[in-house]
Amino acid sequence: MPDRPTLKTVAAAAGVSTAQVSYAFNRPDRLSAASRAHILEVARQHDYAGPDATARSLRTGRVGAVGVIFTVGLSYAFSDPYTLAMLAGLTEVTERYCAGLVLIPFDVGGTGDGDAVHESLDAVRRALIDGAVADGLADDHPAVQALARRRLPLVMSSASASARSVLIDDEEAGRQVGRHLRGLGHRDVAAVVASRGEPGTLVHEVDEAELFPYSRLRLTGLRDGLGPGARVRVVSAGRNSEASGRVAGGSVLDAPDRPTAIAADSDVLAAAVLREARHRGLRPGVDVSVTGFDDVPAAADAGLTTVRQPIREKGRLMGRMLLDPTFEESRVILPTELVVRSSTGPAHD
Amino acid sequence: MPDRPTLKTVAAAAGVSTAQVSYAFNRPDRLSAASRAHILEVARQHDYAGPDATARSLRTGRVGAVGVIFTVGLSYAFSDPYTLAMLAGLTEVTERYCAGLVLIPFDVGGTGDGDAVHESLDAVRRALIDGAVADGLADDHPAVQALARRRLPLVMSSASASARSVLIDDEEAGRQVGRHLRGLGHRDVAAVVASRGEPGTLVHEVDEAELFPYSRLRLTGLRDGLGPGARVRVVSAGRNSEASGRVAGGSVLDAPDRPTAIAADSDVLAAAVLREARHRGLRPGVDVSVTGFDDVPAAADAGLTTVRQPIREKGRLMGRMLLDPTFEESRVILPTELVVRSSTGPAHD
DNA sequence: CCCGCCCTGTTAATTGATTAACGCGACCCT
DNA sequence: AGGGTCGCGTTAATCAATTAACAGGGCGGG
Repeated sequence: MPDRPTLKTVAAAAGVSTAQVSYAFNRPDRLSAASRAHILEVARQHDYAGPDATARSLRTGRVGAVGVIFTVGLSYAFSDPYTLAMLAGLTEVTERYCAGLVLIPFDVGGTGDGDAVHESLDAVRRALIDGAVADGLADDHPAVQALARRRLPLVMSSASASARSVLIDDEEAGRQVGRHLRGLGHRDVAAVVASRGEPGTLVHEVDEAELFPYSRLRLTGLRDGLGPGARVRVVSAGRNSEASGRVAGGSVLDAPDRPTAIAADSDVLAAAVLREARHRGLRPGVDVSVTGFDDVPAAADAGLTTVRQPIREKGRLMGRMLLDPTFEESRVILPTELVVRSSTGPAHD
Repeated sequence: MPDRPTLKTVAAAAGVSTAQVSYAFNRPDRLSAASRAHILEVARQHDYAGPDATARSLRTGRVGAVGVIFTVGLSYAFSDPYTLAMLAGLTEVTERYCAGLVLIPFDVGGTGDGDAVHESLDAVRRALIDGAVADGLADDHPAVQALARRRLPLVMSSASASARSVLIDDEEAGRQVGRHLRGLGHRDVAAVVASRGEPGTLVHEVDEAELFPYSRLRLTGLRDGLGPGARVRVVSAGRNSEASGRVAGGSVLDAPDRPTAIAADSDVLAAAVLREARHRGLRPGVDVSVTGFDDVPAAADAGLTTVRQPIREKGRLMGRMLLDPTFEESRVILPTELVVRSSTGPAHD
C-alpha cells in the first residue's frame, strides 16, 4: 500500500460503501455506532487521515478559511502596528469559527505595469478562501476586482458600492485634525501620506486621485477643517514605514518654507517625523506641531496628538461580516476621536 | 446566466472543448494565439474569473499555500516578537514563490482533554496547504501527527525523527547561559519557562517531560553549564506573555529563598521579570541577575543579557525547505551567541 | 396480517477542473 | 508519391470526496 489511502481504499477494506465512510467522519448519526467504530478503526489501520481537504472543499463549496489581501510585502506588514491590531481582531473571530486565515500577497513589485499586475494577481485568483478582507483598498483596485469576479464575499474598510464594509468617517477624522490645528493658529500644514511616489516628493493636486481612498478623504476633511486661506501641501511618504517617514519628514522639515504643522497619515509616519524634528533640535508641540493617525500604543509613549480609531474592533467586525451568518449589516461606521497630546501646540513663525 | 460560469460554460459559448479553455488559461503555447484571444474574450464577456481554485487544486494536487500551526491564540501570536520575526522571514520566501500563508489555529482551550483536542484538530485536518511549519512543537504533538498522517511536507524547529528541521542547539545555548552565570558566581538559579501550568507554580522534575522540547533542552544545558552543586528551580510561566511573565517573575522574586539569578525562556518573559524586579527596588545585574532568550529588538533597549538566535533566518530557511526544490538539506542548525548586557552581574547574597 | 415507519446501508450523480493520448490536415523532404 | 513532422484540437479518464434518493429488514400499531 504505497499510495495515499482514500475514502475508497478504506471503504473496500472495511467492506462498506464509500458513503458509509464519509458518514462515519462527518455524520455520526447516520450510521450505527458499531459500524462507525469499525470504519474508524480500519481507517486508523490504513493510516487514513480523514477525507481529503481539497476534494471535500470542491464538493461542499466551502473551504473553511478567509483571506486577507496585502498590498505591501507581508514581511513588512508584520511590523506595522495598525495591521497587527487589525489582524488580532480578525483572528479573534476566525478562531472562534475554527477558520483558517490566508495571507495573500499582492505584491506588484517595481513598475506596476499590466504584466506585473497580472502576474501577482495569480495569488489572489488561486487563493482557497470562502471570503476576503481588503483593508484600505478601493473598489477599483485590481485585487479587489479579481475577488469580485470570483464572486467571493468581500469586506472592505473603505466605502464601496458593491462590497460590505467596516469604516471610519475618514473625512470627519481629517476635519477633526484640521480644526484642532486651526484652533492653534496653524495656516501652513504639510500632509504626509503613504503613496506610490518617492518619499519626500510633493503630490500634485492632479495626482491626489491616485492616493489610497482613505488618504483622499482625510485630506478633504483636513482642508475643510483648516478653513479657507490655509495652505496644505501634500507630501508623499512612499510606504508606511519608519524609514520612509523619516525621509518624508526630513524633506518637509528642511524645506525653506517649513510648515508650522505636519499631519501624518499614520502614527508610524508621525513618530518618524517626530524623530527627525528632534534630530534637528526642533521641539515637538513648540517649534513644530505633528499629528498622527490610529492611536497605536506607541503614540501615547511618544506624546503624539492623533486620531484614535478602534482598529481591533474593526478587524473583529470584518471577521463577523464574513463568518457570522446572523450579522446582517452591510456597513458599519466606527467612531473616531481626536486625542490631544504634547506633539501639537500653538503656531508661531 | 445566474449561475457562476465554469470552464464548460465558456467552452460551449466559445465553441471549443473544455481542454482548449483550460489551455488558454494555463498553457498559452498549446493553442493558437487567435483562439486563445477568442476564448479569453468570451470568458471576459461571461465574467468568468478563471479556473476554479478548488477544482484545480484537487486535480493538480497542489494548492499554492503553506500553513503555520499556532498553539497559542493567533491574536496573541501577533504580539509576540519572536513569532513576528519568524513569520517575517517565512513570508519573504512564500512571497517570492507567490504562495499564500495559512495561519492555522490549534487552540485547545481549557482542559485539553481528548474531545477538545479532537475538535481543534479539525482546522489542522481541513487546512488547504501544500506543507506546513510547526515552530516549537515536538514530534508527538497531536497537530504534528495529524499533519504527518496527511503526508504533508513538514518543517519543524526542534529535532525530529521524521520531519525536516531548522534548529538551534538549544542545549548548548542553555549551557552558554549556565556557564555565564556560574562565572558570575551564581549557584541558585530559577528557570522561568512557558508551559501549560499556572504562572508562578513550580515545575517538578517529573513534569519536565511535558515542557516544550526546546525548554527541556535548554534546562539540561543550563544545569550542565552551572555545574554540579548548583540549584535550579523551574518555574512555570504559563504562556509566553508579558502578563504571565510578571506573575511568574513576581512569585520567584517574592520567594523567601530568592535565587540570585533568573534565566527566562524568552526575552518577553525576561523583560517582564525585569520590570517586576525594578518594581521591588531590586537593581538588575546587581541585586538580581536576569537572562532572556532570542535577542529581540527590545532586549537591547532593556539591557538584557540574552542568547541571540537568528530568528528571521530561521523563518526563511523553513520556507525554503518547503518551497525551494533545490534546497536539499533536511536539517540545518543555526548558531546562537550569548549577548552579555547589564542585566547580569556578580552574585552576592 | 398488513401497512408504514425507522434504522442502516447502498447507488450513483455531481463538484470543476487537468492532461495524456490520440486525430487530422497541412507542409516538407527525398 | 510516400512518409514524417508539426500545429492545433478533441476525447475521455481522473482527482477524492458529498449527499439526495432509494432499498430492505425489523418492528409496532391498528
